[in-house]
Amino acid sequence: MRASRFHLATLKETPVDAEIVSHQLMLRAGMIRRHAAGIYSWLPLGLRILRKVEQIVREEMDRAGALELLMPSFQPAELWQESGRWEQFGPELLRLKDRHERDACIGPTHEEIVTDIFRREVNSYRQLPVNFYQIQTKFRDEIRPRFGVMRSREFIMKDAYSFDLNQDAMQRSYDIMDQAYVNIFDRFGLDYRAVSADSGAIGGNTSQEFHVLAESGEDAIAFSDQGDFAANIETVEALPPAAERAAPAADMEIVDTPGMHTIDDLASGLGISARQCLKTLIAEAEDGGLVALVLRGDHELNVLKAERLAGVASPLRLAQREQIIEVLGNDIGSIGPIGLSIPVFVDHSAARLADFVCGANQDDRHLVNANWGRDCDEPVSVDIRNVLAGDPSPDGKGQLKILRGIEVGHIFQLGQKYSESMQATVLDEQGKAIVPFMGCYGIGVTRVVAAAIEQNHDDKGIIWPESLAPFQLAICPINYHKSDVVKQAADDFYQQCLDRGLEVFLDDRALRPGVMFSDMELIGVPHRVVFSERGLGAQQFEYKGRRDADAQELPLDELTTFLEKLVTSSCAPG
RNA sequence: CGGGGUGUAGCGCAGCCUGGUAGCGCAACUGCUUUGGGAGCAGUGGGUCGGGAGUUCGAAUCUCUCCACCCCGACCA
Repeated sequence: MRASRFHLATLKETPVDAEIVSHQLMLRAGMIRRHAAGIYSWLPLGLRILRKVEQIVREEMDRAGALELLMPSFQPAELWQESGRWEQFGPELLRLKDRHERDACIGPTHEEIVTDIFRREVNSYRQLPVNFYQIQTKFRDEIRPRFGVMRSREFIMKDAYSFDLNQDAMQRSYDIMDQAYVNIFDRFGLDYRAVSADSGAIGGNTSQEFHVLAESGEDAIAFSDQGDFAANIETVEALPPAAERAAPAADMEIVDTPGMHTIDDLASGLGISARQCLKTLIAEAEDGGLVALVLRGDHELNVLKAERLAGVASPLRLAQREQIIEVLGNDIGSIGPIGLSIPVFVDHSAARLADFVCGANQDDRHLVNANWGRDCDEPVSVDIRNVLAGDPSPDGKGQLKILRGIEVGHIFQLGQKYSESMQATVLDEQGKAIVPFMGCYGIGVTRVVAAAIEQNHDDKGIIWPESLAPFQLAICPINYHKSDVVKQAADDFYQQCLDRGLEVFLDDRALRPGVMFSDMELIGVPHRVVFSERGLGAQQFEYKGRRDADAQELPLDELTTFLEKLVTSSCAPG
């Protein structure tokens, strides 16, 4: 590609409403442009990368035996009514009516459509297993789209759906997809982790997420420093502390704590550690009343765990301040478990504390040297906190480490949820109708692009992994329009690259070198060759890798060897 | 949806308080010079000041209203 014929739309200034690096760089590099909240066009440069991601996904899905098809975005309401999701799905499902006033939606996912296809097309156990997939546009009317294409309303997803005769066979299909995902993410050249996960609203049991590791990731993932354990932090069990609770050592006292409403206030005000304080959160109960959730001061509530407790409203809602004052008689900031008249659940770690500090259930007062058993009943000890780095791994092997990740893939076992509600069946060997077991496997294709940037960039711009780069090589001739030798050398080499099938970008714009260099660095081209009169005069060309600190001068007669090495390395799988 | 904020040229902003000729930088276009890290000079084009209503002789500026977008919270690839 010649720069003069490519729409290179780089920006010098960083758009002000782009919050995260990937969004800023995608706009600056001219990959995407926004039309409305969470709605983007992919410009030619961005599309090249998107296609790279799609192609890797497609090749590995095909290799795993999945069959590509294409399903509609516009979906009739009938199918969603059959599965029950027309009612269940919230406003995230974009509903609309056509000119005949028929209800429909723009598909946020395709379980209904694929199940409809399956029940029409597949009748016999002989046709199983089967796995249909597509790479297609989804629409989810997110409450708050943000971070560019990381959380957009319209996005491209690869979604695959497997159908099997029984649970074991479903497990086999799932394992095949698991391996396919490993292959895909390996080929992307990104640092990622597969972690076990909550199966969320779609339902089913076993579920795994694939996270691209990045500081800016919205999810925390915990993994063992010794074993294989890795999971989304929201699912990780916090083991009770090994040590028994110490015996009470001092008498309980009430102290005045004016203005100390947070654990930090309290710890610094009393000169103690947050670990010695109790944090008491008040949530709504299932019956409309309140429940108390008690944690150690330095711990964080895990919402998923809390809403699974008997009596706690699910989804979890923290109580309104007015209701707390009405029921408990005092304000948030001085609540404690001792003397509370509502059900109290205490996290294991908090339940092991002795001589702790907690709210006195009187405004601006706290209790010190309080003790379970002596000053109130023995606690109901449960696991309701997020694990922390250094906690023991639930599999007993080593300690947990915590990293941040961007969820780009998710594989589920759905079981018979959709096949049953939509009455999809196949006949088995006995001629009996069997409800098949389904699996569902997603990759956020557009999100992969953003995640790759989030993980691979520097202050100059994007650093694409070889497998995702829009161009492998940039040729920057200096004085292309003035110097015949430079033009000759650049054109010849460009043609050689094309002949060898390399994706090459020739910057034939009449620009000063600094502008060319910064553009090529911004858009993240992995390799750069410079031709100049000075260099050519010395029988040299210049090479610089995107990650290299300095360029190197190489003899001109090695140019062909250099090209061959580049072709080999960039065409190698992975 | 709740809370906070912003809408002025393609992008980034000033002007608004205190009503009176719509401005700056970058980008774009033309010409000349320059050519190894985002050049210089000269010139040019580009605006329903988010929309509507109101107050006023007069509104980017004051009032009301609607809309859009951004940021913080509950959802997800």
